[in-house]
Amino acid sequence: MRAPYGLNILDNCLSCPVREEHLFCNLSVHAGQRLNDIKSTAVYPKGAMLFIEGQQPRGVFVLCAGKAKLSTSSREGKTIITKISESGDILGLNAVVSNRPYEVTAEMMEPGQANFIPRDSLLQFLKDHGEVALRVAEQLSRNYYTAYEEIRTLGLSTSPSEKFAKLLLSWSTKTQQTDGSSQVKLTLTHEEIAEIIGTTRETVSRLFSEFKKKQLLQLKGSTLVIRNRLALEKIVQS
Amino acid sequence: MRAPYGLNILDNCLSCPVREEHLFCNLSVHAGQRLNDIKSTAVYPKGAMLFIEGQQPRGVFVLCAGKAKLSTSSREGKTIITKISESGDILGLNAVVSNRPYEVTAEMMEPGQANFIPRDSLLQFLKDHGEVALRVAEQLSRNYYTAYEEIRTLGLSTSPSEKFAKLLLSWSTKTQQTDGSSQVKLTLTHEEIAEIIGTTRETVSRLFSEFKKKQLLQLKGSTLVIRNRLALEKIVQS
DNA sequence: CATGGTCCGTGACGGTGATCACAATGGAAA
DNA sequence: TTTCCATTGTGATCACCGTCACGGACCATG
Repeated sequence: MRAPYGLNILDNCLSCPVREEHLFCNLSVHAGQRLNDIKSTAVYPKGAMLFIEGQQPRGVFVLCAGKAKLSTSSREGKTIITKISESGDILGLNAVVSNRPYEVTAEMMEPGQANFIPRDSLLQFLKDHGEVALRVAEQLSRNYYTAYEEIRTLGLSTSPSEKFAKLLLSWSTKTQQTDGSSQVKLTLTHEEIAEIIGTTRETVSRLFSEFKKKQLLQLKGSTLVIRNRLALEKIVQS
Repeated sequence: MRAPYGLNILDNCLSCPVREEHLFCNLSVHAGQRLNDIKSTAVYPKGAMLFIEGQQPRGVFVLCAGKAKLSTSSREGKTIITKISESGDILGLNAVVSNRPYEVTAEMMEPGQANFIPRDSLLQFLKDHGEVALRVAEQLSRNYYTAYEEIRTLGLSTSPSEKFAKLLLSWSTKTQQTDGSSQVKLTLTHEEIAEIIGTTRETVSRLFSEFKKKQLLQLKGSTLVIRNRLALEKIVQS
């Protein structure tokens, strides 16, 4: 099998390395096999749109490799990024289940691969396998929690520095070392960070300067070092 | 049956006037009967807390009568109201399904009544009635959509006037007359409106003045008259 | 090496809305 | 009625951050 964009293609969900941890894992052999049959897989270049806000839902995408950003925009062009999805995540589930338009746009941030499950097949599958429907409900309520985190950040954290500190902390917890410090590979542009915390590119730039001066963070090339979690938590407070 | 707080108590879901339109409606006779058995009902005064943000979920509440406000707060006391729930709404569903703490506080805004369904009973019920689980998933994804509306309002609409116009429009559509105008009974304080659109009491006050001057709205006692939807939509834009 | 494009740093400026303060209003209860 | 408390109107002030502008850094490509 060819490997465009420098990727190895995974063609069988049953042996996918990420399947253990996520939604469609530990299914009965029968259900797993059926799921494997109704999915199709594809490889995407950087910048590819899996789906666009407002489109009628065609189906869900299971991200196998690569990162994708989920965003929503206003007519005037202002954009907020609501989530950076990683491999194993299911994209478009809400739209498919409720049969409403996709509420976000999903764009690949790097070359990757995703499985596609058409809407009708998925819904039929869920009807036939009731135990999975409850799993889906659980996943949806997890998504809901994430959305509420976002609401709290946007609505309760007033200042950009507070939101920036919050973002740094969320990165930091994912990669925490034994000594409390953490290193993060910085793949986002200032512009993208601004779209996450709801401010402007310039403000993010100034925040980096300010936080560097206050010893809250450190930059080694494109690696971000966070030492002082406590000080960050103090800024966040909420 | 006694009627505290001036309310008539509804003691049977099968004959509840609001059941037709909502989640647990049109169930099979068997399922409906079982649901009626596992629920208990209670009457609440104004200001009663059905549950509080951060508590472990005990169960869901089906609001039968009265309004409730859902809100989330930061430690410093800043509060945002995310939804005004009305009769028929299910409260606490996400927390119960995902077994995470309630993500909001639910407070009665006026005397009312709610049915309570304990967590364990509900989950068992959903397992036994797989067709209802998919319904629940649909409800959850509707909630998710509402949350995303909130995210868009908070993140994309920058100015208070934009958010205020958005709120007025949402009220207006619920009560639209044939001639396009609409009348809304204003039950919220400026403070509460401020907590909905994420600003301060004073700003809301000034917004009312400004919009009155611009002929966008009109106040007759506690009744709000909205005539000029188009002008409001122009302010919203997004 | 030159060129073009994206990304980043930083100064200057101005508008906006939060904050504080206080008066006015209005409704409920004694 | 009088009192009391919650709510509302509005002025003055000012920090903050969005916007504009420009220059420099970095990187790919020809």
